[in-house]
Amino acid sequence: MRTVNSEKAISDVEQKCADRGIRLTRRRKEVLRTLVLAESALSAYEIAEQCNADSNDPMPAMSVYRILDFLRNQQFVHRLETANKYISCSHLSCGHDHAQSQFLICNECRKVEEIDFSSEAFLVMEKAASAAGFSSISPQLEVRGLCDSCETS
Amino acid sequence: MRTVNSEKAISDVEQKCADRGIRLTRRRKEVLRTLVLAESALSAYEIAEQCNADSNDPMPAMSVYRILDFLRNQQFVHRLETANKYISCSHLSCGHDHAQSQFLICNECRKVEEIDFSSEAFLVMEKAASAAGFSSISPQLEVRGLCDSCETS
DNA sequence: CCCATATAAGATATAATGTATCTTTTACAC
DNA sequence: GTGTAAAAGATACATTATATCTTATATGGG
Repeated sequence: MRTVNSEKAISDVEQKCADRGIRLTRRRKEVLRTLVLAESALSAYEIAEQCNADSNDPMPAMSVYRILDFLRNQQFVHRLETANKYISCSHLSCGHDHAQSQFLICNECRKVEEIDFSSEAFLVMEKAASAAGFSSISPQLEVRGLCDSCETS
Repeated sequence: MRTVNSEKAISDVEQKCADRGIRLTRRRKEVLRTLVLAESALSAYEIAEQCNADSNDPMPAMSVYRILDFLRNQQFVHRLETANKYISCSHLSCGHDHAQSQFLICNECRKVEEIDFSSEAFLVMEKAASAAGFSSISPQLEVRGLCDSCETS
């Protein structure tokens, strides 16, 4: 579903890290792979659990947090603030500049879609914010709702 | 700032509860008043702490959670999902039907404004959601940003 | 008024999420 | 190889939240 080609995504990230002069260590790759393969967003502790299921080299939750900090700084992973969960970026393999990230989160099945709002939508929101005394707004937006399949079932 | 007339807000809520055949108990009123008087959104534990500063009848955090459930069901209080905090509704004294609630949250000073997005803005968002396979979206939206005074300073 | 019932509140334990800090290990340059 | 910096390991603890069981209070019907 989410992962058309997970190993390609990983190696593309590896390349980006090389370009940026930073290291995608074994541990960081483990966390990233877990998120890329995940069907849905995972909590830090779920990531640790999954890593521990996949290998016999124990992954402490604290390491997961540190690694998530790293991956988030590089925009390889996003934190869903409304869910306290983490998800891999949809643009690991493309040159997408990633100025913005908007998420649709299904309240029923927890499916997450990373989408691009039209700049029109963003302008409308910025205008409303400005009228309320806010001069700038964050490009990350999380919208909860129901996906089509959960709505109909 | 937030509270033009806090005691009026409380008594208006009291009236609404009477109309709805539910009870605004002393404890519930205590929590509500704390939030109405608060300068910013508070965590459940901060609410308990404030109640305990205001009176010598200890307010356990567990009670705060239960009371928040009640107040949120009645739409007297909202939960800010991106902040894990709670805030009193801006419409305690008016007949506002409260189908929607949008919040602007300053990342610097934590100020929160409850605003009404234009229906235009909402339509634009619904359209984007629909294109991504989401048939309905939640009316609560939280947008983080910087308020004018934090932006300039 | 008194009791029965339902709702609210109290109390305790524990889960889930996240931060701080200090030590040890590893990678890399010289 | 050795020194240095980055990464990982380990431990403690802080914060936010839920579960569950017990006790108290309010309200309506006799």
